[in-house]
Amino acid sequence: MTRDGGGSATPGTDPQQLWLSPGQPRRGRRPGFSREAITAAAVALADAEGLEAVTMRRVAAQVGAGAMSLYSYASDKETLLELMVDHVSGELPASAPLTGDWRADLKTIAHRQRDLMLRHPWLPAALSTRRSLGPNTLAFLEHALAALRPTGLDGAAKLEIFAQLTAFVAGHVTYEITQAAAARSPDRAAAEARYLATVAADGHHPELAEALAAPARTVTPEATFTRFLNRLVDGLATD
Amino acid sequence: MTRDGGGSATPGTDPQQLWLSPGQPRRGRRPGFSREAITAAAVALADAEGLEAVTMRRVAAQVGAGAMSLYSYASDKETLLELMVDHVSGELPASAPLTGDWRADLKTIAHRQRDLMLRHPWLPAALSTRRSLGPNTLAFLEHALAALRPTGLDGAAKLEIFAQLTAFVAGHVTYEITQAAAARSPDRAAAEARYLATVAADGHHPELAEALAAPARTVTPEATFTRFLNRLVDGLATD
DNA sequence: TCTATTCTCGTACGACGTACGAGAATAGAG
DNA sequence: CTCTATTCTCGTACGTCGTACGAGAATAGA
Repeated sequence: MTRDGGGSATPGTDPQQLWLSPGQPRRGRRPGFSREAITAAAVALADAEGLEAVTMRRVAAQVGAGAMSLYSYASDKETLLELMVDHVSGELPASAPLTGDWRADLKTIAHRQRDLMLRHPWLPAALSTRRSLGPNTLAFLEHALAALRPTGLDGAAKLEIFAQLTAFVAGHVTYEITQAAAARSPDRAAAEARYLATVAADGHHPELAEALAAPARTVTPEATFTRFLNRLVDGLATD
Repeated sequence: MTRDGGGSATPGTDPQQLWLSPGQPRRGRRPGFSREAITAAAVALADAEGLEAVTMRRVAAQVGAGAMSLYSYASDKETLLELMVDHVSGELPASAPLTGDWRADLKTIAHRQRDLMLRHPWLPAALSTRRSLGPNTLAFLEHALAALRPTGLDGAAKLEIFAQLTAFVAGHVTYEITQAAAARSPDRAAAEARYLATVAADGHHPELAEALAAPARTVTPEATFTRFLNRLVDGLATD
């Protein structure tokens, strides 16, 4: 029997067993590691080498454990990924003061999410398939809901807005990262540009041709993000 | 030597070799399968059982080939996934008439993307890590750029808007699918609701408590999507 | 000291992506 | 026709993954 309590049908999906406090099983051999340390090691690994580097064996090695020991702390790899998401969500300031101007507060929140995702580039991908209901995630959700209180919207609407905002930020950061990666590997970018130029030259893609012919702009990604974010948030009416 | 021409450093990332027309290598044994058929089989598999069911062995079996035969048609699994993305993008009407009202046209485009993603629920996840530069994808991009012509924005701005719109739709569909899945497995949903109620009852999450206490609304996902889409698109100024 | 409990982790299994290379099929050259 | 170069097919095999299993080590209460 593992610490998470086995027996759930599909693994990694029972919030009770994962997040609820463990009580005190003060008996038997003392744990040699900790969920915290394991999660932190997994996060460090993902930060350094990407999500695909996060394997049970490598995380275990990083922490000085045998691979199978991890299963005493996370019943699953999926569970470990949820722990990672909640872990980094702890970096988000969840009790910062609110201005009362919900649009401004929402923009601040989005900027913090973006900063977090830039610090942990694997996070957008991890979030796209998964969501955490851990304490840090819920604390930040609570914060966002509080920011939305002045809108007077009902709960479901507020939850939707937060989900959409998060998805928007994740999408933008993914785009940012792609652009930055292209800038860092000029060979591939050049090959791609050459290919697109070929396509555009066939006459069937005039708009594409024109878009590619335009000189590269010198706007910072930050500014672009802010512009899109402002548009999105300002467009949110309280109808 | 495979049909794609080997030798590229990192696999699955050289658009030239993937999408450019193969010329005519009329010599040697005739191909027993086709890229089209293989891609279609992979898409069918993903539609039926999700992206994780798409393995080289299973796709090959589906098409009556040995696993290794696929590598004559796609040098990589990653390449096969790109082929899948472009394949389903072919379902998007890329030469539908435009009204000249770019906001309306953009909304139509987004609705079509949503329909596509609902038909192929694996698509948002596939797009989040990947992007295709295949003919169908580029045709639809061309269409979107044409729709944005009346804005007078420069090429980079139009490309960004399209990327953001796609990310927005993908985010929303992911959310929709999650909600629908929760509705289909009431056990898990109930367990989650119970857990959240527990958390909300601790007094530290008043906003969450209130949001969860609200009665479930009866708005269709479609209507929610339209509302968010309108807000986003109407918020897009041409500054 | 004994026993129940808890954690550790070596071994092993099945599934994955795919390198390798032997064989089958085809087209042009002689 | 034969010969050869080329192309496609796919069985075998390797390394890596997640993780089931279970034997052993450590601990707490009886």
